[in-house]
Amino acid sequence: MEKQSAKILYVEDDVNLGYVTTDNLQLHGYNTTFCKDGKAALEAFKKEPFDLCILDVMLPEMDGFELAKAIRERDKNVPIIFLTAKTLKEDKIAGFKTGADDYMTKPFSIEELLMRINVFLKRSKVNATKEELPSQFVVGKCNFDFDNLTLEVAKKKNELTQKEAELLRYFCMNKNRVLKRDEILKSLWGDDDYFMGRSLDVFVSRLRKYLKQDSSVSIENIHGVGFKLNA
Amino acid sequence: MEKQSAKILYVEDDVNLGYVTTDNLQLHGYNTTFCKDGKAALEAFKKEPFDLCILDVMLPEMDGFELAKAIRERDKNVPIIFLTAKTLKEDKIAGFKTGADDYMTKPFSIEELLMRINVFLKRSKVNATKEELPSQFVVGKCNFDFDNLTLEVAKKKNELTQKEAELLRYFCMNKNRVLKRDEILKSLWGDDDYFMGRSLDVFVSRLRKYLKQDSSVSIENIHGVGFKLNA
DNA sequence: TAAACCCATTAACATATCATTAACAATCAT
DNA sequence: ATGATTGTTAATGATATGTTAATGGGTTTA
Repeated sequence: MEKQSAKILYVEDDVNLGYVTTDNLQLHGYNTTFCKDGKAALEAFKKEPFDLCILDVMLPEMDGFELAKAIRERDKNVPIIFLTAKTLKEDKIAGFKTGADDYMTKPFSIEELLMRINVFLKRSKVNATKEELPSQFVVGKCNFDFDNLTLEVAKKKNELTQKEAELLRYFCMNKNRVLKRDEILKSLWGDDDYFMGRSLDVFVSRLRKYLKQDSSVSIENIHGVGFKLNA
Repeated sequence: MEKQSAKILYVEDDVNLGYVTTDNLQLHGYNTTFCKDGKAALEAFKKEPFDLCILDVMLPEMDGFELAKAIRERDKNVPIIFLTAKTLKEDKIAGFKTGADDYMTKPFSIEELLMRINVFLKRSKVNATKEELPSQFVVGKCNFDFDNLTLEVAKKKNELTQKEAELLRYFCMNKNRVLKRDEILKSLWGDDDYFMGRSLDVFVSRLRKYLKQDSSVSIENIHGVGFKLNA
């Protein structure tokens, strides 16, 4: 298996430090994109996926905390490391609360940064379902195209939203198996609280509405446990 | 749907700090095992698995680095966090090289520690759902699938509730052994009073109803003591 | 810049499930 | 016998789920 070099998004408004660090990262084999402000970083993130983000906190346009939140909304798994001069306990806590994975304070040693980068890349590689997930599914008499967000049930084409499609794909990949609520929520919502649970119920309700024309398919509730797609 | 609290191994030779921190961890819902030296910690780790380790570096008997290596040999995934007074860059690098995931320096804030613990538990939980735990039991002519809550008796599929399944699993894991009422109640109900006892009787009655098609299996009452699953 | 739109979330209320509790019968120990 | 324990079924009520509509943030369109 060819080892693709990891893509890192690095945001730092001190350009001197920024260039030095970027050089160092590239020297160590990381494909590094360097941005000088939060807005540019978010644009870069929207364009292409990254394997890891290193963010300064004090940034022009959009601060690092806001940026981290925006990144988390789009990708709940990508590791985020703060790298900042703000050493206060409160700042650290705030940083972690945005969904960050690590918080380093300046001045820092490049070796330590490399070590910490390595920790998270290693851990996310374990998960790496980077292998392309299937896009076409046939369930009962339904045709579901994940990439095109379409679900054909009894000749009728339905357009799904991204989240509806993600949930349906999760069911399709695990049909006829009991899926626990918290597993579903961890996988698709990234966390598990009361309101996310209710949100899941709403989505299940919508999927059932699409599927009700096909009597050979149903999403069954397992009380107190989760759901099962019967097909 | 009871969620199992994460088990943490915490090693610290300063007992005062150790007790305070252990208290704090337990207060936040972590099942914490506290050891005063490296040797004891390794013994504890050999006995039972942990979800996360927090290690001091300077320890009697066996230092934290050695301990980390020994733990890594047995489990290459469990998150390891160093928590130490050694602030030198070289020490940090050495720490990460043992396979550690994080390195915090004293003095530390408990909030930050909790945040960092949370980072790694959340990430390893995603992995955890991937490995399929065996949940299939064969008793007499019955097939019991705990995860899917199904019990097949003489070609007939029964759907169990979560609690029915938990009780049946408990019997299956201890078949042909007398189980005391209070043991069962402690394990599955978490406590033992009169009404829980009656509840247990109701569940035993239901399981017997499912199993009565299979004459090779029976749940026998041991008067005044408890029950035994004969198979 | 505002208006319109999309869509996930939250709220609100309706309904269903299932562990518990109750009630009574059967069995056991002494 | 008779009080305690267990077996069984049904009633109860807390909690989980089903469903539709309101909300509001973010994005696109006018």
